[in-house]
Amino acid sequence: MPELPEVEVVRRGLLPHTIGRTVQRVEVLDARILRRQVGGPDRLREAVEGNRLSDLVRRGKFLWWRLDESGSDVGQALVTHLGMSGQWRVRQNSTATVLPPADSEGPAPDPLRHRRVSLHLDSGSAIDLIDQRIFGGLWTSPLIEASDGEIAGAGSPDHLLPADAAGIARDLLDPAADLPAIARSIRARHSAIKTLLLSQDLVSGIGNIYADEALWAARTRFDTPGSALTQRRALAILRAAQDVMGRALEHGGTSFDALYVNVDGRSGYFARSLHAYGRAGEPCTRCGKLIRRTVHQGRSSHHCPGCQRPPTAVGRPSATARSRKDPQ
DNA sequence: ATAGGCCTGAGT
DNA sequence: ACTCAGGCCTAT
Repeated sequence: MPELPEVEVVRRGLLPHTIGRTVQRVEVLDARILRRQVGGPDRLREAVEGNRLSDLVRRGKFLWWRLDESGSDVGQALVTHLGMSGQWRVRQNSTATVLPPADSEGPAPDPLRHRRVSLHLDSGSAIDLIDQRIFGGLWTSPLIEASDGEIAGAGSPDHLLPADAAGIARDLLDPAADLPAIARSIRARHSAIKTLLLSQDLVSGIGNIYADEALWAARTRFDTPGSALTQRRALAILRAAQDVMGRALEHGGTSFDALYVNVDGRSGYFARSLHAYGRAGEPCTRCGKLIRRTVHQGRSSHHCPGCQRPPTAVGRPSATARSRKDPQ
């Protein structure tokens, strides 16, 4: 699943192939990928075809190109999100047809069979948005000013960002992120810390995998209420998330192919470096107790019962504790 | 604050 | 045939 580090790898991969290029044609293979496009495929084509891509910016898991539009007063962004299974691929020669191998062996999976939309560039290359589950998307959004007046995100020349990304908080690799302020906003809420780490309006870029990893690293259990955290501990969790995503980004280079922007989250870094996510039943690398999988808010959650302490009974009691007498 | 919907392929 | 994977948006 592409989270902040994987999306940043995609941004860096797309950068040299797209910046300064003009989009000659938008090829829509499955209009569902344009779900968030106001006006549908026609409006997207109208807004994009013939215009130049000037910058590629990321905030959290949102990516957008700035569109250089001649004769338009309102700046537009071409926004994309990878959802769960989205990949952007670069095809160096878009006129070359990719044929499935004519093997007598079983049918090799055609990587392009989930191609949903392609941008054909004046370089002769095309970039393909491939997305099996179509949780991702591509759409245009008007540029507005960032409320804090800081640089909008990674790769941004200024403080302008798409209206659709205005509600997205800064991520932990953003120099303008104010960690103590984020920690305070976490402590002001009673929800479980994992829920808060996944709340894009508090801090962006963290998904299920890095939330579990950050909480493991900070020895904190997923169901600890934000309000039960000290400022010091909340900050430690944020630093842990920052650290694990920073290291993942460094390792992201290994699974990156120069020709293809490859977002295969389950190969490379993940298999070797995860301590909690996907390791249910395996020994904790820190204390040896078996990693436990539970379901939290409809998502799988992984923690070590040995070294990730359960919430201590301070502040507001849990709902279950409130509804019964404590047997102690 | 929380639940449902969007999606499809792999696994049981 | 059913379950699971889950980011983000909308509705309750």
